Amino acid sequence: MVRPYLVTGMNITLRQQIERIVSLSNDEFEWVLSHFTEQYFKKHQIIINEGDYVQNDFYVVKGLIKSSHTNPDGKEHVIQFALEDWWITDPQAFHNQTKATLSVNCLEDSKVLSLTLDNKEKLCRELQKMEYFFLKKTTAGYIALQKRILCLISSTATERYYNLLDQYPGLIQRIPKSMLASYLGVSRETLSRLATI
Amino acid sequence: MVRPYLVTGMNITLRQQIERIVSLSNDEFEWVLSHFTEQYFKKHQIIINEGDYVQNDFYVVKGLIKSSHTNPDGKEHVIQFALEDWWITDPQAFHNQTKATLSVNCLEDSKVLSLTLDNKEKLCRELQKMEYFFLKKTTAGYIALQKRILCLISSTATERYYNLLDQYPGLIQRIPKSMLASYLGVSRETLSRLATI
DNA sequence: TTAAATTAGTGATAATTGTCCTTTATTACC
DNA sequence: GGTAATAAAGGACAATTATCACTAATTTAA
Repeated sequence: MVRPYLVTGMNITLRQQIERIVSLSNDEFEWVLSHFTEQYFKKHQIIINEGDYVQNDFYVVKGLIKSSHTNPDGKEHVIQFALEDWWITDPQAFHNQTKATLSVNCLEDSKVLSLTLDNKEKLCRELQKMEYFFLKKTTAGYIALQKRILCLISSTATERYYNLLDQYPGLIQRIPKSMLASYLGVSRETLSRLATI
Repeated sequence: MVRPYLVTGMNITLRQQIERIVSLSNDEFEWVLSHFTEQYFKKHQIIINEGDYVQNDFYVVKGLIKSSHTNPDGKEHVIQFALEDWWITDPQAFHNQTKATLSVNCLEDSKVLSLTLDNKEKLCRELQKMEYFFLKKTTAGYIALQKRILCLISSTATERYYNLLDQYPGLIQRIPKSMLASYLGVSRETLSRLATI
């Protein structure tokens, strides 16, 4: 059964992301897509609370979502921002089916495609190309995190800020500077002073 | 063809690591192992130089290896230490077959099992369990790096140091404190003062 | 075995960053 | 449309960390 409006329509970006790594027939993509659930969230809506069990990994179709950890004295530290075409969840809680240590919430009204762990494993088992795709994506993510670590241990706050602006020029218009500061590991006051240099 | 001395002998840890995730018959493990090359390196030996093409991912059988980046003014920043039963390489250069931006060298005489990218992809293609294994390992690595990032953006130097000692109590006996400092993103003088508290 | 290199600790000082505070501007929402 | 909430900037000061310099102990290697 082919549903061309889906293939050529609104989930084109997910298909493109997958096809940058492996090629899929229309039927294969339809089958892949059938393992996802479409969900809509409002700005400020909390998708995952620290302590929750985590049912899904989220592919962002539209909107902006962040993951963060809040320490005992109430300070929030941003782990990740996810714009369109990114994935986000609490990966530890999701993959090990344990309680979340991160919270995930929306900075804008968002549309996502949700994938349960069971469905992810089913995709991998039954279509090896999908396992290859996830391996490549996860490896790319690992490399990106190593770069962020190098930046954190080797660069000044100013360098880290301009590095972020370079990498994601669109981000600064959509995210409050206090959250960029949190992502960079500096106080919002310090970032405010850096940004005026 | 079964070679029991290998199965029960010196590469037992690699088999155990794989079998924590998927189970293998003796023949399967022999076949997997045949894709690796045994190599020996001396202390201070450079395995990968920045600028090199990277042929291998290295599984450490014995010894201690580090990866690091040296910035233009000559300061070295440690990305990773790899003890026995860990993997190490420049992952970006290895997976994309581009020039290394990290250098990899030995802190102790080391024995490794080297895996080329072609052989890794062959393992994944021909024995899906191995692709599942690499996906699980890479996912676990991703989660570990997210934790290190959270530590870097949310903890003081003192907290990061004691956190490292907690996680890897054996490390401090084998690694100069100047390198632990580099890994933690503080100067060796600062670490020296923290450690005496 | 001895000289050279590496490692570690510490003082003095400068630079960076955090914290607390107030003010102003902007945005969200009844 | 008006009030509340959020966001941003910056002053004043404290805390943290880096840098440079020097010494001592330990390890390495010819």
